[in-house]
Amino acid sequence: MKSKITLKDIAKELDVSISTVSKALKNSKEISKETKDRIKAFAKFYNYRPNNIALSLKNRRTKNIGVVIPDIVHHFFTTVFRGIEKYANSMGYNVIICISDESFDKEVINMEMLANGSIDGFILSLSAETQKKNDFTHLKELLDQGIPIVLFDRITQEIACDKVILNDFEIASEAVSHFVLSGAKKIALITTERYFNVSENRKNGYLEGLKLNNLKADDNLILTLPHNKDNTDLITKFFQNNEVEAVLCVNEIFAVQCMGIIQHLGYTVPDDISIIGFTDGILSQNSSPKLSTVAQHGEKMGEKAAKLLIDRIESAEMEEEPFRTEVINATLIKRGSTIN
Amino acid sequence: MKSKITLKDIAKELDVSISTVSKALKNSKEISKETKDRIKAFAKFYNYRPNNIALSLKNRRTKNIGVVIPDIVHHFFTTVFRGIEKYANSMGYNVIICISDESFDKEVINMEMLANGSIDGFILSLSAETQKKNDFTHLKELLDQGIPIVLFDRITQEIACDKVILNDFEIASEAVSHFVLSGAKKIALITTERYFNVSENRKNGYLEGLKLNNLKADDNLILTLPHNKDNTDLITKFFQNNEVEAVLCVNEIFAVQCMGIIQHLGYTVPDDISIIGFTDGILSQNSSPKLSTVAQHGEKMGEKAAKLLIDRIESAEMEEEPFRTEVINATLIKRGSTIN
DNA sequence: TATTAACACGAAACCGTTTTCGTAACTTTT
DNA sequence: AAAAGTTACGAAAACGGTTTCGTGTTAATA
Repeated sequence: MKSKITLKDIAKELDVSISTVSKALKNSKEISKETKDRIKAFAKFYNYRPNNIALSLKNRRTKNIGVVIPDIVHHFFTTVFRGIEKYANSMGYNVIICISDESFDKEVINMEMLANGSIDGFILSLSAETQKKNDFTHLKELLDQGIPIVLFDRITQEIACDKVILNDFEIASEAVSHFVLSGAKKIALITTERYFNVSENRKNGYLEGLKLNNLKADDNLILTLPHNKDNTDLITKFFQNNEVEAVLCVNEIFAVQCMGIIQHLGYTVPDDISIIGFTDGILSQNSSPKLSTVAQHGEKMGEKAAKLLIDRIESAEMEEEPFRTEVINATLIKRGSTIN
Repeated sequence: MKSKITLKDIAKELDVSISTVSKALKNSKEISKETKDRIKAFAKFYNYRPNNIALSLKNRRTKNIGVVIPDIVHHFFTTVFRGIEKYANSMGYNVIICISDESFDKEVINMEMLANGSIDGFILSLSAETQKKNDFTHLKELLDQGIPIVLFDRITQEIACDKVILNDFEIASEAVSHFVLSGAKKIALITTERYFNVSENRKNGYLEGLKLNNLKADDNLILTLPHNKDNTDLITKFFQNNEVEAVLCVNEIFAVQCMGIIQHLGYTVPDDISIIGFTDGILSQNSSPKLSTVAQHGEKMGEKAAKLLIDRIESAEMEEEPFRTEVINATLIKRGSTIN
């Protein structure tokens, strides 16, 4: 077991000073060619690599970014994460990930743990609890300390920082119009409780879509489901009690559950009822018929978020750039669960 | 913007030495009560937190672990990761994640990047390419440098380290027996190319299951599908050309694709054909009928892997413990795609 | 009263780098 | 031959902590 070699080791072995070794390896012209060659050869032979931690301490830059997401077993977040990792890596950054598990406390604790030097900035999607509490002091404190933050998807207007969001409103409206074009008039929405701002946006987009098409909104056609429960009964009753021609679901689980129940009730998709979901995930791609859905382009979102953050990190000390909000354009993927 | 406060700042402000501050905050009894109180109050007021990087440099311990997985948009890996994160976090460790993207080079580069001080150990599942190449020199070198590694799921016998695996062989055999109990004799296997050792183990377990039940293996009933392709035609032909009563699939995507195709061909699941998949993921839970499947208990696997690694890290310097291989027992979840 | 012990603190080394500055030994210029 | 400029390197500070050891001041003991 040969432990990692340091500058000091090289210096001692070659009988020069540490500074000389450092300079030689950085190809400084302060050092003579012969000495440089000797040192480089030796370093190469022993596979010298500078210690990241020492560099971080010296440079006050870790080249690490912290990512805090509510859940990892979730298609959308993993695609975003993939985008983050991809871009970050290409820029020489590593990614430290923390899962808030939808908990405010875990979000706070994790971020504080990382904030003491471990990372240069955060990319964050708010936990459900944080959104419910509407308490963002932890974020404000970090920003105060000069640690840049980029929010994505589950954001808040309460804090000033870079953000990346989806055009939820517009795409929901577009989905409704798509239903209308195929002849539907009784268009339902299945959504989650409203402290998720994305759900709220989608709902408003849905309402706007109805308005644009001169349809009247009907509260009975909006089903709000609780989080993390078995919703089979609620959905079944919903379709038994209401005449529905099309349904927009704010996520793909709802969509695929709906489809199962609708089929079970004896209707056919899309002939009797059309369905559009959100998230072009594994479920949408493998159901039968395949689900028409809103592709959120998570990977692109992640790349954008990472770019915003790294730009901000690397331009620090510069004059403060104004904060930006990037909008990712969702696209409607038309598959078997709608009439095209 | 108030930048982070350091020991030096406190020392200067309170007109004591840095050592005194450090000791006071660690409640050393070398320091008088009054001085300690003064310093603690000051530190608390300014929300002093020691700099992680400085601590890492001093202690030569980062309290970070590196996780390298082939893919993040993948239910099994995310559950394992969740287990890792959970345990690691509870022990005060952070998790740096790298995605190898099934590429040998990315695996090597990422690990080397982290190995220069950024982490105290690795948890790794081999990339497809690495398994194909059968080249593990990068792992050997890291082990040589004294960096502990824990392999999970996609492992290799070529290197000596702690490992966590699933009892793929036994559970596949058990699945076959379950089919037999419900009356099936013509039992098929749908698998991936064999350089995935888990697939190989599952296949061997399948064969063993047949043998145990006095059934003859039939090569025609084994369908090997290429990676990342649209396999619809291959699967369709397979079921058109072969009489099959039950099928074991090595992952849930194959299983749900199978089910769709089987139903499309006019058979019913499970009456005509039973299906068991691997991975109790979102697909299995939301298909209709719901898929009977092998639960891999990824979270448990992740926790075990993290525990093995952290134990190893924290017992370093101690006499070398022998390497361990933990086996996670998969369980068969019987749902609608089999006759129970 | 002289010696020893306890107390409370500071100086300095160390972790592994980078970088500024100083300087001895040549070389070139006048 | 003296002054100035190069060359090639080393010493030391800095990043932010921890920890060992030394020491001056008191208090306890002989």
